[in-house]
Amino acid sequence: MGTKLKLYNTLTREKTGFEPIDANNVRMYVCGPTVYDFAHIGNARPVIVFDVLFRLLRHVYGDSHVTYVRNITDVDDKINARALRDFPGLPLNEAIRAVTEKTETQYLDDVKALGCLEPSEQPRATDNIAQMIEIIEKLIAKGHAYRASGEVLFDTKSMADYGQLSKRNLDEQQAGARVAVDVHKRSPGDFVLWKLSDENEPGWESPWGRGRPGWHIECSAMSGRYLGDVFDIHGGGLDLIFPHHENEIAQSRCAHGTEVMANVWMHNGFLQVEGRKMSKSEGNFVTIYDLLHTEVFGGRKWPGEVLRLAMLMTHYREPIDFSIKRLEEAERLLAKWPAADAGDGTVDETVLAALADDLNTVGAVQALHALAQAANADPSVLSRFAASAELLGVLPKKAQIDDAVVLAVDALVAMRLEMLKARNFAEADKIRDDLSAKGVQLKDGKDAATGERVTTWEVKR
RNA sequence: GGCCUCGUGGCGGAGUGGUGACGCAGAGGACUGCAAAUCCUCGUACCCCGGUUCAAUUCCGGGCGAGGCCUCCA
Repeated sequence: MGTKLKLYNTLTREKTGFEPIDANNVRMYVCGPTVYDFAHIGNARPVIVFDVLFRLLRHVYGDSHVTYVRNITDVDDKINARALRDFPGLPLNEAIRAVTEKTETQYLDDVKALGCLEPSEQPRATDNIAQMIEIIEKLIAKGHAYRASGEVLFDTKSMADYGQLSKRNLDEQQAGARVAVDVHKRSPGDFVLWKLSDENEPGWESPWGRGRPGWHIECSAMSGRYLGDVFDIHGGGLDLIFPHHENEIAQSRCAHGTEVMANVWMHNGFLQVEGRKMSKSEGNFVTIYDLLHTEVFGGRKWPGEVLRLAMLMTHYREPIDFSIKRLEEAERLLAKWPAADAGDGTVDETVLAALADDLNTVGAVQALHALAQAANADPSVLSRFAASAELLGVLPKKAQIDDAVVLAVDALVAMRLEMLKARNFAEADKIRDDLSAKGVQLKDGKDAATGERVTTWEVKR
């Protein structure tokens, strides 16, 4: 375990050496999707970024010594709205289930296509209501939460150092902002832990009546259940710093009486599309599904590997401009890289060092490209390339070809070489063109020693 | 209004107070019967305006532009 990771921590605004609480069980939590609609390409960024981190942690600490939890939030007022809109004929609960199941299945398909490993756990909010209620009860008992107007609210004033993550002082913050006129709140920054539901809303029985959880409590409940009161890494998008993560911290720390919730907080930067903010009104709102399966972006479909590599060509904390040009470059790179099986090669030091430095995927991709060139010239480098590419999850997979097809192509190649010897160029070129049309690319080279023409081939990707 | 990011050649991106990282694209060449692949060669870029300095892309100040947060948006 010679590799030393350095990670940028939003909590301290510094890049520091990573020390796991327990090297035998490194624990990471990443905020997953609220399943009410297709995931867009911006949603894909944290999924890919933290997948690379997951792979890196597994590499450093061992596959069985890392626990990665990514939740699925399946209770939310947006889901309710969507259920009523899309399934007006169904009873509410069935309509909600229809929305969440459909969206979750789609999300899992999308994420798989992007080459992401499955997290260790993918808990659903609705399976953790009891844990949420338990935390809320603790908060009330410890004087950090109060009931008002049918809601249970977190009392931000009860926490002396509220606002550490976002470096926000709520008193000053609210001055110029549009103040939510919630007279039942003791302070404007107080947030809902539990709210009562009417018969048109999903609800669970609780000590405070039939209701549903507030936005932040599900992550406190699920991270606590699967990773403990204090764990190593918590990740998500930049926009979650406030209020979501700030409030998670408040809930978890006050309920458990701990100094921190997670030691390292990591946040990925935002994404733009063709230089513009992605939004439905701009008409540049693009989902992962659209990119993979439709021709709305650049007039063609894009393979998941291309989307993934395009994403890793920029450091995770920098803003990224998602563009056609960028995807084309990623695709060209990938096409030049040799296909291989992961195997058990050694990961390249340069690639590993780059990743260990706060997930410098840019440097890693550059090193990988150099390695790919080297592997193309010298097959003995291939296993090192393969292992390194697999660490980033960008290893081109070997096409599965029947032995019979291989023999047939080899025979055609041999036939072509005979024709070339006879200077029968028309026939030889026809073979080349026919194979090309079938997706087989011939490559002529020269044997260094004899000067003889040597032809290799590969399946075009 | 408050707070905060980012701005390097066509594109992606390093980096530095004073010798033009690198990759992709592009151009030229070698090779080839022709292609493809491969190899070689080729780039005087640092948003603008001031200031500090012998010297600024790099430091300071002010602009401009893009973007984020300020209660549910990754």
